[in-house]
Amino acid sequence: MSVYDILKERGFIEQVTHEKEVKEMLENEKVKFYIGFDPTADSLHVGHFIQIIVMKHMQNAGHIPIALVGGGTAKIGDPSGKTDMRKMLENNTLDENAKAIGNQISKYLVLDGEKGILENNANWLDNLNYIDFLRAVGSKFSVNRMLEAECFKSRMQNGLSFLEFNYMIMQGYDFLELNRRYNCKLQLGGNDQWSNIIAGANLIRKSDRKSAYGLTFTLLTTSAGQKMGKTEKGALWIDKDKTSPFELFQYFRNVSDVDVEKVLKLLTFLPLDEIEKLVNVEGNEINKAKEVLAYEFTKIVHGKDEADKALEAARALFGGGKNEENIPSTEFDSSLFEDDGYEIRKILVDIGICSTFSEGKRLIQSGGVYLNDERVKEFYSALSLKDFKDGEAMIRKGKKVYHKIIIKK
RNA sequence: GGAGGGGUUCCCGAGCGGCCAAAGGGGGUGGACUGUAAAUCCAUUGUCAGAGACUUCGAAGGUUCGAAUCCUUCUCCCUCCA
Repeated sequence: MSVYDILKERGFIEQVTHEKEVKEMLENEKVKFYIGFDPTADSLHVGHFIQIIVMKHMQNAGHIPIALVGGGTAKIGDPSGKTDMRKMLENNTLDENAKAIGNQISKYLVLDGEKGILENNANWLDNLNYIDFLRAVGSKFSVNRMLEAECFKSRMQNGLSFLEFNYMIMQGYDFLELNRRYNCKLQLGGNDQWSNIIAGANLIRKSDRKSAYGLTFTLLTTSAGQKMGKTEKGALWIDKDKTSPFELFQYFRNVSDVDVEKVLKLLTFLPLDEIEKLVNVEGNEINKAKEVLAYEFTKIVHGKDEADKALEAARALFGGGKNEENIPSTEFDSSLFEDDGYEIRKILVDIGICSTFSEGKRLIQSGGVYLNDERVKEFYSALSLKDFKDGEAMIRKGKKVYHKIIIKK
């Protein structure tokens, strides 16, 4: 079975420029393809990860991925799917981000220059000569056409700067450049990248009279149509210092029933018949599938050790297990808890469960905070030494968020 | 460059001198119900404080006892004209 069929079967594929040709190409040759990642933050998040999974599928099938970090394009800002112009980032931040993201991607794919390649489009975009560029590339684009593009639609009302208007051209040029440098013939991306991808493929046809193809994948959304991987704190990051493996695990442990099958197919490598078995169950049996999903995905992102720990921690908290070692925790100096103790709403802020005291207070008042499984009644309640057992106390927010308070030895 | 219309709290969107920390919806969070699901219902959603204070309505000034609401300048966006 070809990768194309695998991707199709698992529900990745959304749009293809030339289905027949792409399919044949993937069946008959080693194809160099690329996916771009703009370094708008110092880590990738779950929404990006689906692209990495795709690249792995492709690499496993013997194709050669080019992971393109958009150090150049990020200076422009992709208007796709945005209603407002993005904040402009400083050049040095972008450089650091680009480095961090390059490192992350390298953890998941072989990018040795042979089986896979890591590139940065700043290498060719930064020093473009405006006039030369306009003559060579700008002449190949029709503004009329561009204005029709889906990715600009939402911006026709809210305003689109010329800077951002050029994003499509830059991305198109990337494809041309990669085609020339590496003979890259295929660009993949999320479905929001469709316009940008065809821009590149068309540019290659027009400039060099060569064929190039594009293929887009479904975006990771919930059944409600919202982007998956967003939490109240923001994105779910791949960097474990930004989002702990336990948090990542819990997020997927808690996806809606209707999304489980889709996400298992997209974010894990489990065979389809196995997924089938997990999902075709009655009522709360589906929880097993969710656990598998959470475990498998955490394993892919953070490795087996971290996944095991997260699984154990989750079972300890929700399944009556014993091993509570891996639950998120924070150490405090014992002197804080002497006498009247230390106010719980302040602890909530310290351990990052709330961002302000007011929020902590509200949370307690609405009955959402528990100390050692007992609901905290007063918003000014404090945590004092008598609440600790073996130097530990458990704070819980709502039903699912646990945090251990440990006395520093 | 000219004419007109706008920038409101996480988002959309009312308000157009006091009753406005600002309607309504969305989203978030908590509670009830459950299966660590969905749906539903209730509460909550600026900060700090044992209920009173402090900072918000693009920015800076001004008028007024009092401004998100009026005036001035600046800035950004939209529409039409050039």
